[in-house]
Amino acid sequence: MDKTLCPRFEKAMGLLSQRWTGLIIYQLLAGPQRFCHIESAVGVSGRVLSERLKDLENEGIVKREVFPETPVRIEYSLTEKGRALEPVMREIEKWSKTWLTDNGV
Amino acid sequence: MDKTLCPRFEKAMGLLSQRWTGLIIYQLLAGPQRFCHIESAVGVSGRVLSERLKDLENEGIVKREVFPETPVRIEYSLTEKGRALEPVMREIEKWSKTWLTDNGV
DNA sequence: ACATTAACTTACTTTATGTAAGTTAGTATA
DNA sequence: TATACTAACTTACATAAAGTAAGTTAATGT
Repeated sequence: MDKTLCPRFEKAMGLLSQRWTGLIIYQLLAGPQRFCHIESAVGVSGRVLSERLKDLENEGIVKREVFPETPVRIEYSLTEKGRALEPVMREIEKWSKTWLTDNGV
Repeated sequence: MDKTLCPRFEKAMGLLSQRWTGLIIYQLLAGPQRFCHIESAVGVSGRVLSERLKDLENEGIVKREVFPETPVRIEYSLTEKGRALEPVMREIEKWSKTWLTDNGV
């Protein structure tokens, strides 16, 4: 192995290329949301969503806020670092609109 | 489940969020390259690289060219559709430079 | 005839993800 | 008092994806 890639780029790509992570961040661009809402909107299983949100919190990309109501309400939102990924998402959006078709293909 | 995501965006993210795919495309932005060069530059195993290149060829993102020399030379390069992903990669690069540190963290 | 080289494949192990049931905490209802 | 309800997780177990290393192929060169 003689890697030539920038380690920061590699790290960034490593984050985004975990399954579901990109869609979760994209979904959170719409604003703070609860666990079960993200789960159904994105179509990810609770097991993996739980794991991903923890990772993203550790990376400082997502913030978790607890509201002690009944039943407890917990909201996830993007930090500044997380919102900074919006241009990435917009470019993916642009590419997909230009190069992918809407039907099953 | 009541998904709210654009199916084309989902498809695009599905492609990019396969492990290694993003790094392979990024690596190919530097120009046409052979199998074993990509393998060592990116650090992906031959088994998975083979699989990914096939997928990307099927998606019309990567082109495979055979040069009947000895031993045979095969070069992989990005198609127009593939090169159109450059802005995505540049935004990820920007984000990683702004928000990630160079050391192990 | 044997060695060499790139580009794969195959067989097998380890890790990640999907699925579905179970847990926790704080009320509300019978 | 006992049971129910709800969101947010966890756990246990099954399936799918990725890592590792050895093997295959085809066209020379020694």
